[in-house]
Amino acid sequence: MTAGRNRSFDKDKALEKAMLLFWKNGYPGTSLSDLTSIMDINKSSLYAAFGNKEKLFNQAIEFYLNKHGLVHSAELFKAELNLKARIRNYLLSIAKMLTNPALPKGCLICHTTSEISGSCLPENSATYITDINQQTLSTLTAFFEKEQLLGNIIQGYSPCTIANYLLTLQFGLAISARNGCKMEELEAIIDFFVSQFN
Amino acid sequence: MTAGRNRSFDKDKALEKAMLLFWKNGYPGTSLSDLTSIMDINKSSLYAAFGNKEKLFNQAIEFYLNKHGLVHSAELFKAELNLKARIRNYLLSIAKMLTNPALPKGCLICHTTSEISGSCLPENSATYITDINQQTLSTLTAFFEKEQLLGNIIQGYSPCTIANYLLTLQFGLAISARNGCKMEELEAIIDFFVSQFN
DNA sequence: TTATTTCTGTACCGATCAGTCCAGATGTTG
DNA sequence: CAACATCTGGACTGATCGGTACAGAAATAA
Repeated sequence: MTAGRNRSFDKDKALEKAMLLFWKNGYPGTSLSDLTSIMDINKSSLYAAFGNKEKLFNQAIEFYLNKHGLVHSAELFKAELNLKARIRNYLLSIAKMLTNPALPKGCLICHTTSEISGSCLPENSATYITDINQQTLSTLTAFFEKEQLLGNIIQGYSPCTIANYLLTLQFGLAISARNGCKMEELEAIIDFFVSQFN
Repeated sequence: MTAGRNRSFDKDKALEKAMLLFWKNGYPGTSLSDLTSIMDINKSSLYAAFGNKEKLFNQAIEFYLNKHGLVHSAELFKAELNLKARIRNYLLSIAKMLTNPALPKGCLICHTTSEISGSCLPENSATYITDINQQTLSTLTAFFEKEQLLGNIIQGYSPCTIANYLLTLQFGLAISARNGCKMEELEAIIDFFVSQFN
């Protein structure tokens, strides 16, 4: 190990705090002093550990993805359930997160996507978010292609369209949660949605 | 008429410029100097004419509602078309606006809804937006109640749930547009959505 | 024309913005 | 222990934040 004083705070814990604040307030709505006070470190430590605001934000998104974003898709691949049940569980898993009282309402990715077109988001972060959404879309498209081969999908709609539809619904659920929708209401929406599937 | 110098700019034109900037960048992402430069007036005139940033924002939302928000629902009440066609036209009207190349991508109401939970939006504006969304929901719920009485709706789902679903989809379409979705893609999504209706 | 009223441009306010710098504290390694 | 590497707190930067004050320009009413 190299010599030198050790960091006196838990970098991962601090990053999580930052992520939660970005989640709540968005990029332009979160200031460095907001960050340092909630992370309970000072500015120098923040810059030494994370670079700058933009880099911290990107790391926060990555943290979010790993902790709250990627888990849900496992529901899509539980082979013992039929397609409708898997999609339902997938969306319920997302909805539960969106309305979890221990977390900010909604979804960091969706919130940041909403900030994309503006000039207030670093270009770097905007392309990062765009890539993530594209990745999600690819995963869902591949998923529905496979399901279509298995004969599980209503004919007449391309896997790509259905994937787009599902992602759009996810965005919508996130905003509705932000708007105050309760879990039971989201659940009713999801039930209506999945009634289209077999 | 009272004495005194007349305002040398068109208040409505200036308000529209401000609205477009808020639409693009959101409330915390839009600064007063951004506003004065795009509205082409100076700070004193802005404060004299609109009050302050918060009041200007609320007026911008009202302007948006009147110019881009309220038109679409007319499509729901064109008695000569069946339910499916009316919902389809309603959503297509919205989607066309969301992707209009002459306007910012997405929807100002949706973008602001996404900013609600944070601490960066004036409380005043947050409740205003919440009220607008609630109003939309009431309108849609009443609409589906009437349609259900006419026997046009699939049994088993309450008008309130369907209204919630439709509003959620609108939010989703707005974010997808923000994410770069083209009109044709939104149209495909809408077609899949309305296939649930008669 | 004169008096009055309102608008406009500029300078200014304290606060906060993101970010830097550095002296000194606090560890680690040998 | 000594030497060293890294971290920490606070002072500091110039720029910008939302908002105000005020002098003078300009348009109206009489």
